[in-house]
Amino acid sequence: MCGVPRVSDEHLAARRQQILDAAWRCFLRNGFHATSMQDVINEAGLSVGAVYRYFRSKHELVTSIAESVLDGADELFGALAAAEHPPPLLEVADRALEFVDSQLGPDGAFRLAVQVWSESLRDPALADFVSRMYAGFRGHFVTLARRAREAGELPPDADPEAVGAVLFGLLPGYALQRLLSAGPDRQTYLTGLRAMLDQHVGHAGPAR
Amino acid sequence: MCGVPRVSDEHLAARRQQILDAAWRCFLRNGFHATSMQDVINEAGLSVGAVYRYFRSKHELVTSIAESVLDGADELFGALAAAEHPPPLLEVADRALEFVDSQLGPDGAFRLAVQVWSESLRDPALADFVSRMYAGFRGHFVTLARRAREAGELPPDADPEAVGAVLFGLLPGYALQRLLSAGPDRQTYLTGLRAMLDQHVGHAGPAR
DNA sequence: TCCTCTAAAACGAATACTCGCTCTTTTAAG
DNA sequence: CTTAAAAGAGCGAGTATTCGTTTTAGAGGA
Repeated sequence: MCGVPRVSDEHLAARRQQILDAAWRCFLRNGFHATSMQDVINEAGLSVGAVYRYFRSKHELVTSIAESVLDGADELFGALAAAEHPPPLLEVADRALEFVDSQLGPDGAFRLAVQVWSESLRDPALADFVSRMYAGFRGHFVTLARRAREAGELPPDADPEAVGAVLFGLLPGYALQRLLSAGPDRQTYLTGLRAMLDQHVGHAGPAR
Repeated sequence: MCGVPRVSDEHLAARRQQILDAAWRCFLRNGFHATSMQDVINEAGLSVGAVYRYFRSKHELVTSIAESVLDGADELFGALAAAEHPPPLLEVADRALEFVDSQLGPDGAFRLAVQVWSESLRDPALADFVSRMYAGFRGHFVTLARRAREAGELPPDADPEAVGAVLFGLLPGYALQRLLSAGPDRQTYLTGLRAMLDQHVGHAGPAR
């Protein structure tokens, strides 16, 4: 009946993060399925028991990584939509594509996102989470579309839901082309988008 | 040194297809990794030895399925681009999205495509194949963009490579929203696209 | 008489996870 | 400050299972 001889909470959180970081690197390197728990354990420099103290199963580890991947994207898209003076649509697209670019590298999160899509096709709980997050992503772009319409960038009868979905939909297409094939760079992609928008942008678009 | 008492080539091809069909269903149901060879063997109603006579390994089975998935898309996109009188861009988008829709169901190929993306991140040979196929997809849409420019649908200085990449890029974004989240339907998506294009489309666009 | 296919067993390698142990940290008493 | 005990933190050999693949021997058809 004495005090609580536990280790500090910061230590626990740090250990947990240490394992998550190791798992991130392993999953990035070999994918969810081809990565064994032993791989993560070695990468973290810990023991089997230690890892299983913080994560009850490999599935829980995969889920945690998936959540942090999607959370990262939600933060950025949310910040874009929450800006006091939302930039014109082409600049929104530029910023969003710039973020995508930053996640396309060998240690970027997008490679993990592709695996999350794949995994969510077989894991209903993960599918539910992904569904809610992507609805949120789309919601951010719908907000931006609505503001763009109010700013006169879009016809008054334009449907923000539809335009937002298209705007958001541009991103995976760009990312996949860059990741899987030798897709055009961001500038070229924006050029293509501008060619499709130019008359509207002519009197309300961004400088570049 | 007698005649060749082999079974007919049609029989061999049919058996091979029988195995591929079984693998298709299994991979669609459980994904590449969660599907065991025994699953495919049972689904095909054959024996271990029979399957291993037609496919040397599980990897070869996965590769064959991946090829047939991408070949299906290439056929349709190629047919779109090869039409004598290519339809206006919005109708092209409509046709392409209609194809995507048809592949979005529980037994559609798109769920397999997502897994191919995921798998190609770890399999260089598959990545190479996917890269070439996606470059071809984009090429078809570049062709369509070039023709649209010639038809006056796009500004004379528009870059077909860029516009084609954006057009093609719209598809995965739409498909993923439909597959993973409760994304808007095709009509709504097209509405959003039209809102972004309308002034150009006003004098050259499709009826609907 | 080949060839195809079956059925079954066996293979080694790899898997996720358990469990009893040791070590370290923390608190409380002397 | 020293000391001791309690409990959580960490360890790693071990378990049971599953995997892809090979090998066997034989049945049936062209």
